[in-house]
Amino acid sequence: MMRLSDSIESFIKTLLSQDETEVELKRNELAEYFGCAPSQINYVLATRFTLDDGYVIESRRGGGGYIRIVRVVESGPQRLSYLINERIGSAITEEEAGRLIGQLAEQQVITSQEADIMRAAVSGQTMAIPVPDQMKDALRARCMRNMLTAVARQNRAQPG
Amino acid sequence: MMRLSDSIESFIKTLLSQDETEVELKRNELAEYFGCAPSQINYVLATRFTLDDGYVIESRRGGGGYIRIVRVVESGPQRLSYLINERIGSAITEEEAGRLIGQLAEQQVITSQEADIMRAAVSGQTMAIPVPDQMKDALRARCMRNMLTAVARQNRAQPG
DNA sequence: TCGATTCTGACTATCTTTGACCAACACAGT
DNA sequence: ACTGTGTTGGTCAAAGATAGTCAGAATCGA
Repeated sequence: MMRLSDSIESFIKTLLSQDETEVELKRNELAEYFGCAPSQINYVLATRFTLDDGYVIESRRGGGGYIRIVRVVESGPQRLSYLINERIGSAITEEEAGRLIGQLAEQQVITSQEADIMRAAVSGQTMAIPVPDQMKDALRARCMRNMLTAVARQNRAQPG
Repeated sequence: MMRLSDSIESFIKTLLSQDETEVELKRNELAEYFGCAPSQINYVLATRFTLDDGYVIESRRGGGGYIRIVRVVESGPQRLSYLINERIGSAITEEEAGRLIGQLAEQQVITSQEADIMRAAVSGQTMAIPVPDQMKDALRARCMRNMLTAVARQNRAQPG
């Protein structure tokens, strides 16, 4: 018998394959549909719809809340998971970040204006806080990762 | 199923988009129109029409009372200069930064993609370091200023 | 059997909506 | 002018509506 998580996973992927690059759902409704605890939905999202898998999750609480799952492009030399895991990792210097940004601009993954903004974001001037350089490099890595995720988020994967 | 607040927000924005820079309304009438508590109107104004969002609210009680919503109209360079030199200051929260960024995107000073990148850069996830919130807000302020300065430079380089 | 994976439930965080009570303003009567 | 009354809008705290987290129980697979 198929696992619950697998059922939920394929259910969501079916929704996503129907010509849609994103799908919005209600956590409680989905949980009720599958007769499981709402937190089960979070488990599925956390284990099968990660960034490395090529998905970005957005959500909102409160009345009219939702969970949105967006499928992003996850192939080619500028693959997100590659950039984040291999190129950026848990820490990155300003120089390395600058090179990476330059390459992305050159490959036209981002515009030169976006590149300027990203360089400004991770510049030494921004990171002027009294913590070890190590921590600044970790901070810069998270900043880069989040910005690249935003770029990927704009770059939807076509179904198929 | 749209949120009531969202409906009210878009209703007001529709009124404002018709070449109008300001709109005047009666709180009780609007509340009755949407079948909600009058204070719901205040909630919408407080959460979606703040100064950082680019709106000024004026109102008057008593007979003939009203609520006036004025959209701030400033040129891109003016707005950037104000944000960089006055509004951001030495510290800014994620929420405040998000509003400023959203406003710039709406005024087409930056693209929505650039807005997404900037939001990612100053997100709480980026700022996940073991320092007081105060310091994160200061870091965020420097990041914002640097990014906006980059945008201002671009505008100066090729206006239009 | 044992570690990894899956699932659940209690508790938490966030966003929205409402209602009771408060404050300000206009106007009519004095 | 002064005061009383009705007409607005403002505030705030509580209730309602969602989603998130995390530790531990249950289950699976080697």
